[in-house]
This record gives sequence, C-alpha cells and structure tokens, in this order.
Amino acid sequence: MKSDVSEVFSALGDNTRRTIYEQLLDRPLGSTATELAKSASVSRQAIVKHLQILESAGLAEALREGREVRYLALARGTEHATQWLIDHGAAWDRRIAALERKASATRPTLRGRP
Amino acid sequence: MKSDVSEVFSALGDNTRRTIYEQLLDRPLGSTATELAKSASVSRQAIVKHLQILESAGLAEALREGREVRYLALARGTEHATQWLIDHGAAWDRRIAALERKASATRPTLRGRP
DNA sequence: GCTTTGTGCAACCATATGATTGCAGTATAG
DNA sequence: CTATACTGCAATCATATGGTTGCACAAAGC
Repeated sequence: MKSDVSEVFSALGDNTRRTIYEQLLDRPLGSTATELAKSASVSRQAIVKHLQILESAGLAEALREGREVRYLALARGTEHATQWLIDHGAAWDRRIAALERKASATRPTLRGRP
Repeated sequence: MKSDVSEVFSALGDNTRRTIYEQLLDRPLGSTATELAKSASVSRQAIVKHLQILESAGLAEALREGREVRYLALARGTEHATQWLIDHGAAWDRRIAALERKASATRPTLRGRP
C-alpha cells in the first residue's frame, strides 16, 4: 500500500486534480461533480474519478443531499504531507549547517566556496 | 506541461522515489546510483530513472566525479510545493473562520449542522 | 596491456492512470 | 404521471509509469 503522504502527494501531483481541489477550497459549501464539470475541460466522469481519489487521500469528503453529492475539501488532509516537507527541509538545513561548522574549523569559511 | 509544484508532488508521490530522496538528504555529500541500488529492492537502472525524475523536478543535482555520478539532494526544490500547501491550508482556515462568523450572526453555531 | 567497476542506452513488459462513451437507475420538478 | 436533471456502473482506450534485462562504453586499478 501507499503511505498516506504518498497518496496526498500523488493526488496533488495531477494538475486537473489539484485544480479541482483548489476549487473545492474556494467553496466551503462544496461542489458537485456536475458543477465542477461545467468549468472543466474534461467530462463529468473524469471529475468523479478525481474526486474519489481526493476522497481516498483524505483531501475531500462526499456528502449526499437528496440526489446530489456535494464534495467538500478537507484541508487537514494535507497536514502529514506539509509536516513531511517541513521536517525534511529543516533536517537538511541542520545537516548543512553542521557541515559548514565542520568546514569552518579547517578553512576560513565555506560561504562563497569554490 | 506540468507546473513545477505538480512535478515535485508527483516526484514525492512514489514511495521508492521518496525513499531515495530521503537517503540523499541523509548524505550531504551525495550518493551514486550504484550505491543506492545496494540498499534498495530494485535495480540500479530503476534507481537511475528515479534520480533523473528527482533531478528534473529540481529535487536533486547530478555531479560527475571521474567515472562516478554523485546525486545531491536539493532541499530548496520543495519550497514552492511547501508554500502551496501552507498557502492553501491557511486560506482554507480563513474561509472557514469567515463562514463561522457569518453563521453565528444568524444561528447559534455551525458546529453540528443538519 | 588487461580486468574491474560504474555509467549509459535501448528494447521490452506489465500494470496504472487519465480519459472517454453509453446506458441504467433515481430523485426532483412540472 | 412524465419529463428532466444528477448520479452510478461498466467497458474501452491510449498513454504514462515503474520496472526489467542485455550490452556497449569509459574510467580506474592492477
């Protein structure tokens, strides 16, 4: 199975899908697949599939209202992915800083290196 | 073409590739495809392809040293993607807050709606 | 020189992915 | 009741993706 971060990253890695997600974020009351299909360049069925992927990645939620199904964005679904990016970026910064300290112990400075 | 965030997200959306990226982050001096292949469950050629994808997403850099090619992680390649996640998460929070303010003007609360 | 060792290239394969179309089922509106 | 949306399901399709193998090529090592 994919890890949860993987699912979020690959869900957001498709332009059509990220656009859909952005539109959902713009509408706190949600949208239906049919609505979204009107402004999109792909069919309703394609939208439905994207919505299901967003849902299984924890990025959206489906709510039935009569014969309609409204999809709502779940921004909290991005938390783990955001955290992963921040953690790894920060960890890398610390490692580089350590490297620079080590280097400056033998050479004047590493900034502006060869 | 894919937008740059798309490339980063889909690069990180594959488990093998994200693992490779994590390993590169652990080695500020870089690794070669051959080295990485030893601890991986896939062939060197598969690793090479992943490294090229990471490179074209701006997440890694290839440096030739004699007959070896060392790949270094570029943590800054995640900046746009991180920013996108933070921006959209934050924007969503503001919208929800606005909705709740609006709702509390007419109804006691929105939490626990129909 | 000859032999390792690390890369690069190309063909190939199975499966996943993004998309389409057509049709059936079900609420809502008239 | 009938017509009109809106959703659900299934088959289908082309291409992308992640992986493999085999071999040629170049740089070190002996």
